Amino acid sequence: MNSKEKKEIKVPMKEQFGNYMVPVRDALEVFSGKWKIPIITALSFYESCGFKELERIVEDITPKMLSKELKFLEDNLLITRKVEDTRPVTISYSITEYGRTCKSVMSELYRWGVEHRKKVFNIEGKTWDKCLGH
Amino acid sequence: MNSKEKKEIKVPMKEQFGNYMVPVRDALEVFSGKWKIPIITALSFYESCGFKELERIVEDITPKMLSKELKFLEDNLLITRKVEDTRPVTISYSITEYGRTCKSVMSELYRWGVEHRKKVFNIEGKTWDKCLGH
DNA sequence: CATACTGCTATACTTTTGGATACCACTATA
DNA sequence: TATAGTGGTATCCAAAAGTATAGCAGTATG
Repeated sequence: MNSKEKKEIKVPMKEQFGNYMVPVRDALEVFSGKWKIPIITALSFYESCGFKELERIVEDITPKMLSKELKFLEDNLLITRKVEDTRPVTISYSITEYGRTCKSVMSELYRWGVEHRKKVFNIEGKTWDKCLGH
Repeated sequence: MNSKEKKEIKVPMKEQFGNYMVPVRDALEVFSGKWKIPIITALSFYESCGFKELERIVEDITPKMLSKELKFLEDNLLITRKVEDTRPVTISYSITEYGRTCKSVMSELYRWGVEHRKKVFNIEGKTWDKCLGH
């Protein structure tokens, strides 16, 4: 129990790093999950999409998840929802300028992920094809 | 239904981007969740730790989660588990050289997360303190 | 007036994630 | 020989995340 007996005293993370995990968790909330990155990517590419359009672009997503994630992304100022004055009324979802800052994070995840596949599964080019659809 | 009628034809993500989500998901598997980043960070800082030591450093983690995540990180070549020839037997968990490549991803998540807090919660320095501890 | 398109919501699940608690074998120390 | 430290496992449970399926109001279009 005496500190003399311990060769090295290792303090808890918070003492060492403060609350560095708080912003990391904020970021993870935006980028983790099955659908947020695909939606952000779709809107980064297409500028503006309707709800049903997104349902088709982001394959296999259910309307419930799409609706939920769009609200989340809007709350986080990454996209906008605009009601267009057309008949019938259409909605256009677009990425914001701020939303485009996600690209650097997504690129880093992609880059690391590619290296990770090489390292862990020893996949370079050939076997890689297996992962494309099938 | 005719393509003439559509002003713009938006193709599904896979057609546009192939399987770019595969490595992104691989990366997210490593960096998402409540405990992986804290564990990686702890081992990046302390070089080598025992199980009970990690239980104290990574605050509030249960042995079940710690055990599970350590196995996962080992399977992903990010850490090593070495049985030391001591009495009693001790185990030393260490980060691998490869494991250190996680740093660039975690830094990017941190950097973006800090900006995101500023943007969304309008938090700069003062209110920030609220997030430290309690 | 039936059909189909838009932009969703509602309900009932299943799966995944993580937490709580107890406990185990082994070894050292007082 | 009781106590405490090491490195975990086992069991049960709650909450979160995601899926499946149905439906609805409004507006066209044939």
